[in-house]
Amino acid sequence: MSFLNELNSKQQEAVKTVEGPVMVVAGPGSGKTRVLTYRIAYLISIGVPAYRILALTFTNKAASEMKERIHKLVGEKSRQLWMGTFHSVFARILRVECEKLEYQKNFSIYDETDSLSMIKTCMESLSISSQQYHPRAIRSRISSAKNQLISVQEYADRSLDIFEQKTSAVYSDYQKRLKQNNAMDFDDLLLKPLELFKSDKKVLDKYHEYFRFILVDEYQDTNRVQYALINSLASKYKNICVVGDDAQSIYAFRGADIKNILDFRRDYPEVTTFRLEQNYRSTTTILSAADYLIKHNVDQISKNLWTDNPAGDAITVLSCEDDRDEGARIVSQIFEQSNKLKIDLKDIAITYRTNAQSRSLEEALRKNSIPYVIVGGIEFYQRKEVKDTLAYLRLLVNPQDNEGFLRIANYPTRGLGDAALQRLQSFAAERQLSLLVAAQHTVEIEGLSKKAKHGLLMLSTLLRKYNELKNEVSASELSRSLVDELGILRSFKEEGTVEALSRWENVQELLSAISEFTSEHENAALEDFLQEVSLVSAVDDLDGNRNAVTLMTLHSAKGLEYPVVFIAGLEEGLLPLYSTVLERKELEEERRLCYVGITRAMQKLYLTHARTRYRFGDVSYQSPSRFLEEIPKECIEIVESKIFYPSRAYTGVPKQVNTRIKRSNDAEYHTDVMPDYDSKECVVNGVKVGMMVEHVVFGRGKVLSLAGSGDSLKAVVEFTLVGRKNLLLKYAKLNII
DNA sequence: ATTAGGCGATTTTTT
DNA sequence: ATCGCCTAAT
Repeated sequence: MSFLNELNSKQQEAVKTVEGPVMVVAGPGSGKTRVLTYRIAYLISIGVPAYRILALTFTNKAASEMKERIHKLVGEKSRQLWMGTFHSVFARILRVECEKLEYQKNFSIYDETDSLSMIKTCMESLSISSQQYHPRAIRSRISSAKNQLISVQEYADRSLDIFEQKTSAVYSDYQKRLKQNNAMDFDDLLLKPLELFKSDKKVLDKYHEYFRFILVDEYQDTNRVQYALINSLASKYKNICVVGDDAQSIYAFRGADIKNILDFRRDYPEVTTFRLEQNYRSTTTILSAADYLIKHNVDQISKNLWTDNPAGDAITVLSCEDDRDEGARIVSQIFEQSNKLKIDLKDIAITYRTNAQSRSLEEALRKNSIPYVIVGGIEFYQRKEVKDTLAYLRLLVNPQDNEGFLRIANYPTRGLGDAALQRLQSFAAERQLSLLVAAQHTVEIEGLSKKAKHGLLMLSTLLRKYNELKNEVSASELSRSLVDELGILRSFKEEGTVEALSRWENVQELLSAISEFTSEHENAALEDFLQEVSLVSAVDDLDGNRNAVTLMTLHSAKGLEYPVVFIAGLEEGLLPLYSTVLERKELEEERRLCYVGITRAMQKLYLTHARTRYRFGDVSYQSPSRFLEEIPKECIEIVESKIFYPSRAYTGVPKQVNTRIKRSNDAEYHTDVMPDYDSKECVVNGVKVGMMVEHVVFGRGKVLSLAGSGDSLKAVVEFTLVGRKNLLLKYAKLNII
């Protein structure tokens, strides 16, 4: 077991303590993944069969990387490991056991969109106005109830106000319909196995023997259901190892519960706890900034993080005028990093709080021809054309999938509108039929128009045909011929627009993904593919080999590291994000999110904030985040920006003058001027009536009117402090704010 | 009754 | 970018 020498003594202990419950509290960059990896390799090398080990990770990517590393350490034996995300592992188990739950093994998995659309269906059938009650709000209540193990009955009993009563009714109908559709949502993938383990001791016992050793990564982000699940699996042999960092818990909004860490100690009093506090990732400067920041949280397990790494560069704070300036200056820093410091683009990540922020950053990168990859955002499998195509396949695999049926019934259009589908649904409901089967009885349905009847007939013939074809040809042939017959690709081609072209590409890509899947997995059925795709996350297909800058949300960045990291938009309201009221707990989660971002950086960290930014279609004034104040001044260097550029419509790169101010006692100034700077031009053209501007001498004011043109363009400005002034724009330096 | 097309609102984070 | 809601055309 020579590989153990690659670990420090604490890590070694954590690896070698294989019996009994173990908790590893590990700071960022302390080799948490390493410990998990080596622990599994160690177990295998002392003779534990790989199939007796269950390792749960947060993303599929983390799982496959870990698997690869274990394979390098112990070879082929690692193949049979049970490793993956909670959802994918238990979906796999459910495929085997679901008949005990009165589900069929071709069940569909509903993602959030599918689930929301079913909530709407439920609300409609219960005559609950979706104007009055937001389907999303109801969905989120139901999901959080499920994650807290509150049953339909319990929820009904304890619902107090009218909203909860409505939710309760929807909850009940929703669960009923899921079952009818032979479908499960994400929550069910965990809840159902738990139900099964509770009700069927035999099954539980089988899995007790299966999973003699259980390991859980990112334990701080598990919710109650996940807790209960691993608890029930580990209850017999108690060989359970959880690894996590309370300071990196960022999923409370999804039901993750830090209490799980505390309860772990209560449920396993004999637990051995290891603390990994040495950081191997970041410079001293970055680590201490992170540490100071997180110490502002009340809720935390105190840790003493330290590192042998050098101090490194100061953290650079870019104070920007607006979001475009922010993008432009991030780009210029990327140039500096990649040209002067020879950093690869793939070693640079730009992170942000909300997906919406990526737009202005992408623009800046594109304008400067910097290649980038974006994690998440509008995900491939969320695209309408992809979901529609998948819905057909889903329906072929699971004929009871009414949600899938409704999705494709009129795609492409067959003259089946709301009314016709309503008729079909009530016909089906009366006879307890699935929509697909009901559609075979077209002629018996009353009140359908000729057009609708025709359309329904076409649809059911088509589905019947492919249902038979399914058993004869491979999954990839089937989908190709289906797409072909539907004319999906053809119609996009004909449309000829840029959007249609991208849709065309997406459907093509989906088809290749299916082909690839079938060639990689022998005898792969369509349902295997569908299960796989419904559980992939954005981070999973992050390809680290392409030489491109990575853009992603702070949430997606968890578990990753990059030599150079930017965190954009450190502004009040954005990071921390204000949702409604910012309670202490919510604020602390935002702070942890910022902490996660900071600790992704190995060598160089940039924090940016803008004074104004486009938000919800309007310009909003932003003040710097409190988190910037919470980082010690010694760690940071602030680079102010003085930019002059005319208007949002201006498409060039903003011209700028940077003034570097070292934030210390002996301030050190140096300016660097960007080339071909032409302030007059910019200022004159940009000013418009109604704008707020700033004058070097007169301060802030509002533009009341403009007169003249070219060099003699004059403006009347009402200044807050000195009143009305008439200015010749050629000479007056006005900053637009 | 159905569809296409336009307009406005909406986006916190995600397995 | 997508969805819901509206209107006009068929």
